[in-house]
Amino acid sequence: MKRSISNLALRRMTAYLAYLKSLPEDSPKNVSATMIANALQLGDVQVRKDLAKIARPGHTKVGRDKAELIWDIERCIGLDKPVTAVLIGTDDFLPWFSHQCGDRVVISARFSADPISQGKDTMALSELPRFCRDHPTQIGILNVSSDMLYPAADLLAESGVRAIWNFSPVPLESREGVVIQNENLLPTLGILSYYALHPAPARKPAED
Amino acid sequence: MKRSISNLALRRMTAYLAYLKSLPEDSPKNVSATMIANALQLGDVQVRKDLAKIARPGHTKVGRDKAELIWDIERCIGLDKPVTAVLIGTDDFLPWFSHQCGDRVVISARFSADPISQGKDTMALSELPRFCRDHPTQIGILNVSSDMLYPAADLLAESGVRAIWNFSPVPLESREGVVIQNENLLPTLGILSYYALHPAPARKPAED
DNA sequence: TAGATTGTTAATCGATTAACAATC
DNA sequence: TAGATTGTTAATCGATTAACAATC
Repeated sequence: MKRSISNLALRRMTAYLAYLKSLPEDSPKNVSATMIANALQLGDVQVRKDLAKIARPGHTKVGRDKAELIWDIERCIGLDKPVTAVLIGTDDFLPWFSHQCGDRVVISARFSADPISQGKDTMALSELPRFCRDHPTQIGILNVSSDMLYPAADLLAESGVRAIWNFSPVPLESREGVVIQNENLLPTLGILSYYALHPAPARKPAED
Repeated sequence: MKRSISNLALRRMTAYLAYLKSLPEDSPKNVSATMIANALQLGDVQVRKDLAKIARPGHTKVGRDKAELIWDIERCIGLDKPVTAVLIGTDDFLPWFSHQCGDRVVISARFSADPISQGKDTMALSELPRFCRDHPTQIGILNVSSDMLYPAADLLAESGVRAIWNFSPVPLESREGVVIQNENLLPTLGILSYYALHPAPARKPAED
């Protein structure tokens, strides 16, 4: 039974990737798990285990080739080329989104259920299935009101999109065969508010 | 030794809160842990344990009074009144942020290191300590470039702000005595990209 | 060689779930 | 009463960490 990768591990992978890419051009050619672990405040064994799962083996006393490791991680999680996406709903998060994701995500079309916002650059929701048939779409990005959330998610699933990134204020519950990530600020606000209210814990209160 | 609440539990608390608030006015006066658990796809024992930690005891065969439970949760995590915050940096995430947080967060001032963007509604970073002395500030919201990240975080800490919400593209590593939450899209993109690439797992691939 | 690194196997830790007793 | 609920104690599960052997 092929061992799969946990979401926690996947999150760390992207952290490794971002760290490796942030290293200057003239930094040493090789990197060790210990170096990565120290930079990211993680355990070295954990980093080693993560890397062993998805990258080619390291070399004793040498570590891994930085460029090769970047390549291995990107290939594994599919970030070696831009991710294709469609957006359903409001684009108010888009400036910040682009600021964060840069050219890793290409939003190839925008859809809306609201006839008023439909126009040259926004299509009617009913056109989604046809569009996805013609254009390979990896991720559906949602930013809709609560009454449109499940209809929009269902339509994405029917159109063959199996990964949903939900920026709507209401979280989307999990559905069979579809991976969902909710970009919901309330839980995080709750954590920060809680610690702002209650005297700070002595030892690291977890950074989640 | 007073048992503290884990971040995972805190996240669930806000989910309970959002769910309870989403119930229609004319819904039953009482709610049970089982009902909440079913609505949020969680285990009923887990919900019961969470609620036992922070809310007044429930009543056998009756559950809890909905309004009282909302009140208890809000009081515990400090969301019974708006959270006060300052913003350092770019406000490109603000439309979406306001859309999500509504009136739960009040951003009382905006600061910038960039003299060009300073003006009527944006103060110089050097004014931050004085501002925080005069205005109680629970959370510092960051959205700055990587070179300004640690200076800004340090300045917040010096100004007595012990909770940081980081919307910058680069994550902030944990610091003694300060709670940090990074609003970083890359890890989530990684998860979605991974599952879009690899055939969907048979059973729920976790929703994080 | 000594030391920095790899990777693996066993132990620990924390969070979730199962089993159960109590009660209105 | 039976059943829906509460809460608690014990078991399970998964992820992290510790200990160790191997190697250049």
